[in-house]
Amino acid sequence: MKRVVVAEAGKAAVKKSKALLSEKDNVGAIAPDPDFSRAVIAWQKQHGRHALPWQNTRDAYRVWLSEIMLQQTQVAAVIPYYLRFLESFPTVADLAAAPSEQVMAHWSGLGYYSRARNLHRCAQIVMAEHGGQFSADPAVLETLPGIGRSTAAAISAFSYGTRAAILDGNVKRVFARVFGIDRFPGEKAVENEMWQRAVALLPDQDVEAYTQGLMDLGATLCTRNRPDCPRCPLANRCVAYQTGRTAQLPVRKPKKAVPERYASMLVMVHDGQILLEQRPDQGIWGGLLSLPEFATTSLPASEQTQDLQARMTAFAKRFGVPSSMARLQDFSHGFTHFKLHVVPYRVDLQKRTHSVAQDNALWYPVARLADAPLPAPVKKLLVALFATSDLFS
DNA sequence: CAGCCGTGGCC
DNA sequence: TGGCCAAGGCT
Repeated sequence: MKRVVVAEAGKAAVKKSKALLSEKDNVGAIAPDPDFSRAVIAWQKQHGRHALPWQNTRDAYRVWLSEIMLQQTQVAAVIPYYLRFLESFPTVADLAAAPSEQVMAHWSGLGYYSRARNLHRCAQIVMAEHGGQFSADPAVLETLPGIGRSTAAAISAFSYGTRAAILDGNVKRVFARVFGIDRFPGEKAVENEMWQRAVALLPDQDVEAYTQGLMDLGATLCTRNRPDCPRCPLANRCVAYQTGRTAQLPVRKPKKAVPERYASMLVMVHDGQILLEQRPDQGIWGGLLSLPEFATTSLPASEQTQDLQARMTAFAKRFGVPSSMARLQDFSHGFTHFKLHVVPYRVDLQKRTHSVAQDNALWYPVARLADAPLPAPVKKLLVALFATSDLFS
């Protein structure tokens, strides 16, 4: 059995006091059940996934990179990003040494951009303070930015075989069904109980296959809708299956109305370049480039354009002499907690009065937009707008 | 601790 | 088409 002794925890600066086997997990409250892990492990070895790009390696850098990218993100979306990332940054040293803009550009389109900033910071900390090595101890990993309890456990299990429990969306769904947990898993008490189960059910060996098996079960059989229960190795003990409640479990998140926000964006064009602004690290699309943007208070369709056009013209005049302004096709973009409606305007400049960066703004070549660190909807708008011939208007 | 933080696929 | 959700972590 490979079990890494938790000994170097005290060495790391304590990010938070959470421990991998915190006492409040109260493992004794839930009885161990070797049959559970045996079934998962046997199923994983025969029917699980074995050829994902980040599998069949013990390179903790690659495992870490994949685990960060996979946070709240599906496998199919991650794969092309992962391969491109690895090609440009083959080692943690390469990543740590790379300029921030290059890292953000590689992440552009994958979402949750704080992950990319934390990833970069983490690489630099690993180089500067951990000798370029990822620890096998999840308690140490958890002190690093972007790595929480579940991700730390996954990294250490896959890289070193450390016996540590994960609890991600897949595991929560499997647990909710197998054990018939009919309360919302987002509730703290419910999540604590699930952590207890996750720890209690850990096998003494084959932790990698077990951990991967839980994820594979949730991703391929125990899916959100239309789970394939007849093929499931836990079907004979699954409360939801046995009682016909797979469609009701896990309990849905109680929904709230999401607020609507409105904005106009400015596409300023001159000499084959457009003006982009660096967004602050905090807030939506943090750390990315984007179009200059103006919050408005009403529906785009009924927006009284006079005041808005005056604001945009004033903005444009700081950078040059406008020759024309045209309203473009509006679009909407949904976030977790609000919905954004955008009306873009194109302003062509006949003359540019500032050729260098100012106010966190820069002129960006239209021809390079496809590789720019832009939010997905903005990149989509710009690529479509300049896909035709007028690259140099 | 509850709010915040993206995007693409699915039905 | 639009609402829902996915390999969470941070503040």
